[in-house]
Amino acid sequence: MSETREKIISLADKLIRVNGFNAFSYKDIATPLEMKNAAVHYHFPGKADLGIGVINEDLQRFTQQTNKWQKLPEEEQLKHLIDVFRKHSQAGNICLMGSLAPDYNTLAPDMQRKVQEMCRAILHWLTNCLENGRKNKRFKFKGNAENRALLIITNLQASLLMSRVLGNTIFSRISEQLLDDILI
Amino acid sequence: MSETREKIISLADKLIRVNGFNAFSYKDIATPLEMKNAAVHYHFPGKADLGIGVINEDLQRFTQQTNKWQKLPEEEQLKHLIDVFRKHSQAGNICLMGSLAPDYNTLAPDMQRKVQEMCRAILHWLTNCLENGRKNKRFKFKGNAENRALLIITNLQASLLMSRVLGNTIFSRISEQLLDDILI
DNA sequence: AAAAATACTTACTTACTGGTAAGTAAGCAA
DNA sequence: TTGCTTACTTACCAGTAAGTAAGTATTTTT
Repeated sequence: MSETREKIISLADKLIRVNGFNAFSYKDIATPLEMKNAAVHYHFPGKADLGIGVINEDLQRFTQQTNKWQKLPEEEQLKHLIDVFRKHSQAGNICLMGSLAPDYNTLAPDMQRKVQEMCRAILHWLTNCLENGRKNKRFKFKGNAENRALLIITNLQASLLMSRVLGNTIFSRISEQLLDDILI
Repeated sequence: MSETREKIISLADKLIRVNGFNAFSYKDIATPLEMKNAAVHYHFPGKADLGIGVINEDLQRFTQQTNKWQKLPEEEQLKHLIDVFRKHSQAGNICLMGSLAPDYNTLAPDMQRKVQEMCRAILHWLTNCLENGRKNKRFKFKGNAENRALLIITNLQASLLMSRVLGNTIFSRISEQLLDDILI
């Protein structure tokens, strides 16, 4: 992939997390990268193409990371996931889901599908992690793993939102209580 | 308060929850209410004034509702709170916090303060509800009530976001598991 | 009856949005 | 060396954003 393309995606990713998808413009990409508006359109004809590019990159990174953790005990895997969110919290970012879901109704259909795909991928991984962790006596929780994954992922997503408003002590309080609930 | 003002606030509230604060314009308010752009500016000079108006109304409604529940057993109070979110989920809305927090960085400082105020009010009420509920042997949970309130409120907020993307069976799964965790 | 406040409309400005058409310099391939 | 592609720039488009100044009709107050 071209270097310019990567720079655009990386900046767009940041802008989506900091200001939201509908709150940045092609100018916000072009000016800092010292190119013209139209150059961004050359790489990503429509804004949805750019959005999809960002999600694809994120999804790929997620897959790479979870693959790296594959052989670790499940509680370590979960802690790694929480660390990804913690880093975003410290950078003042929110997660892609937390940023794109509120704007969901304003997104182009193919970008909506990508958001769905990302959402399902994370949920699927966490469900497996919880299921295996319980089997291996590393986690304890009530109910089925999929529902538990929903609870945890919503905690993490919204903790970034709340951190932005009330300061990022919120994040550590939520993530610690969350681990305390589930670890044996 | 003037009738027009109320209509504007009510429509703005809906638009914030459906499309987000930065995704609606004065035209989206004026046209359905059969008035001109400038008439909305007459009642709310800047967009932040409108946003603050919406939050104030919401905050007032929240206080009225929780006052009405005051004498109920705590598990009933919590169920009522969840019902408020459920109704929004069914209407395809997200909550004000879920909508405004992603856009937080783009909001005017006085509107940011209002968002904070709303956030604290809800958190404060839920913390008290949980604390009393545990004292009265109606709830059981680990850790302090404030952290538990954070977990529950983030579950509810983000469940509306996830419902929008994956369909609103998500909401009931989350709210049921949540109650099952905490009820004795 | 005059003055003033209320609730608008008309008509506009400034600034920016995503997007496009046409042109170009540099590199590569036959 | 000709033809084609890549990666842009220049110059522009129509549309929309928030916001405002000035005027008007209606009601309320003095």
